Amino acid sequence: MRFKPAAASAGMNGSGMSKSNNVYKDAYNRCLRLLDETRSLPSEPELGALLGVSRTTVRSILARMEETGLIAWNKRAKTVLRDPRPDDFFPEEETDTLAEIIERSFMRRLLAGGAEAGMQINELELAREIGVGTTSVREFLIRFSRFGLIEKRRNSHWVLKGFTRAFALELTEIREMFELRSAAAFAALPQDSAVWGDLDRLEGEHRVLAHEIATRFNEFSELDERFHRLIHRASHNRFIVDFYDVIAMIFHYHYQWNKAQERERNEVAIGEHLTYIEALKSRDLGKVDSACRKHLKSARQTLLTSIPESRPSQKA
Amino acid sequence: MRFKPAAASAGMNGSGMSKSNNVYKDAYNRCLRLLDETRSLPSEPELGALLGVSRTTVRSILARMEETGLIAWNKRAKTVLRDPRPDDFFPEEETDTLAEIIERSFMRRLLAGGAEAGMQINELELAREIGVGTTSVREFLIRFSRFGLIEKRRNSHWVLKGFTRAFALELTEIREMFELRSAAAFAALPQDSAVWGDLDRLEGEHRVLAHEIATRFNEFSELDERFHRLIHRASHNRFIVDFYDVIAMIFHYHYQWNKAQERERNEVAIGEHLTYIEALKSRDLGKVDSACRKHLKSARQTLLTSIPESRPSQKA
DNA sequence: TTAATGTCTTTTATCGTGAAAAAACAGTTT
DNA sequence: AAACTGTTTTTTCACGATAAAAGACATTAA
Repeated sequence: MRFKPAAASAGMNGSGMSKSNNVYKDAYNRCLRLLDETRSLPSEPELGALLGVSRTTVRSILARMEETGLIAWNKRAKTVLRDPRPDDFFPEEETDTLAEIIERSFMRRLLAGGAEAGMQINELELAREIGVGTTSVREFLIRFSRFGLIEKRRNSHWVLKGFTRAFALELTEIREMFELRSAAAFAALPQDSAVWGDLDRLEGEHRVLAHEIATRFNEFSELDERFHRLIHRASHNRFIVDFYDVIAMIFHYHYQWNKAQERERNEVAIGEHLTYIEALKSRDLGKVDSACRKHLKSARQTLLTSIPESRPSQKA
Repeated sequence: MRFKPAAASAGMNGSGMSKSNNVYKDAYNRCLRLLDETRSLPSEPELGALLGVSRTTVRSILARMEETGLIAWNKRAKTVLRDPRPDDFFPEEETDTLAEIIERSFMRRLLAGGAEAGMQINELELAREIGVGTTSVREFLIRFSRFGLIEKRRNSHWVLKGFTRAFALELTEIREMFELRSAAAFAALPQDSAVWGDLDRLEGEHRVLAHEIATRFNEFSELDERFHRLIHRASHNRFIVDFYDVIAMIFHYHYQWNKAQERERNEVAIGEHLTYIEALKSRDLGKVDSACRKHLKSARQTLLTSIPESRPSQKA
């Protein structure tokens, strides 16, 4: 009845650590990559905007870069002294958000089998095993609950609803409703809207990928997400746009999970996308509808075949 | 730019209180009401199931009832000694969940005007003013974010998106999509499904309320919610069912906010519901569709007229 | 006098802690 | 034995505290 039957995992923080400095480390790594391109760095506010962090963090980065001899820093003058070496970078795993760590850990368990619908999810146990505080786990579960895979019992534990066939069907039902509507809205957008340029660019990327599909087929999932998000955005409805987070999340793990015929599946999908894009550009609602329907149908099929049929679920 | 420009409110807990015992107090009050009906109480597990709390809480309740001379308690024998007096009850405000307290406080501010779209929401400030810890506020904001009224900036503050006309339109767009589909699913349910009985009972309640509308018009909102939830449940789709939480939440506060022509509006709505119910019972999809559309249209209208038109919102 | 840097303050993110409540276990009564 | 009561252990909920990160303010350079 427990979510986790055995096994162990290790969080690496020993004593009362309050907050990891992953924002700093991640921004530092990204800043290193910037170093390759220029001989001197811009002003602190500019750098902050570029990296998406505050000036406080920028200054920590600059301070360390000075220490390690990467730059000479005197007020406005930030001269690059040498190219960054591999060991200048912080290790990848130290740049992750706690939320990302928890999500990965949680999903690994959920997909690793033995996670039956109806199981209890224990906050404390999860926290201990991932090696984080209970608060972070609680917050993760609350955020995660909108994906419809878990549910809270009033002042008690969480219950796993399971990544079942029913779930996939409910998800795709909404997806199809939303995307059909968004696609129609997209086709009705005025000619001078910026989306047509975006669409052209995406079409180009699709064509390139189609050409090099043999070696780059695994790059499709990222392109897929960008394409569908562009379409959903045309709905101008926050609930539709936000719902794509659910789909993206499921497909993200689904892609990692189900590698069978990945190349073939992606090749087919690219073809469907191109037809879909042509339909949108034609602004013919009938064509859009049928191209969209066709693609969504095969996407649903792909998702469904990757879900092992479990015994009949007993619903409350 | 701040969410709260002035004013002050008082949380009443002084020192480091860990967790209020509102579960106990609320269950205790409900148990008092039970006392009126019987001469002796059932077993502890049974009582727990009845009140929806654990045996631990049941025993605390029984212990206090014994102390205050309400019952004589010896193992299985729990004899009622006297009727509960008004001062036996815990005060209403002590039975609320922290989440409820925070939500009320937050919504009061949001609707009290001066809450412009784009304002920052400060966790610490909110927590201080409501008189609760920051964790509870954070968790509330995360849960609340699914209503689409606030949005988080990555490791920074929350931003208020505002209860605007655009919000209402986006909300009702989804609502109409979902309810139309649910209503069709409802009408297609087999004759022996339990929902038809539920529908008959709701129809009865509608007729009674229609008759006594002059005095009981304010009881409509609760009936409205039960009716629409019954329909949405027919979709058998968790995302559709869960979305009704968003609608219910908005309408809950909307009813409190907009009292203009409440009686008339509710009277009209009851009429529309009755037509809608007839349509469902006829199982004629055309009729269902048009009755549903008509009702949703007027519901949208009601919501829209209650939102003051603000200056054109500047979107990012 | 604008836009940067240097400094100080506030807020967010996360933890450990402790009381409330649930759940598990053990012992009784029917 | 089945279902209850008594007792103990676990888990959830909520808080204050603290480091990281953001933000505000003061100062200085172009």
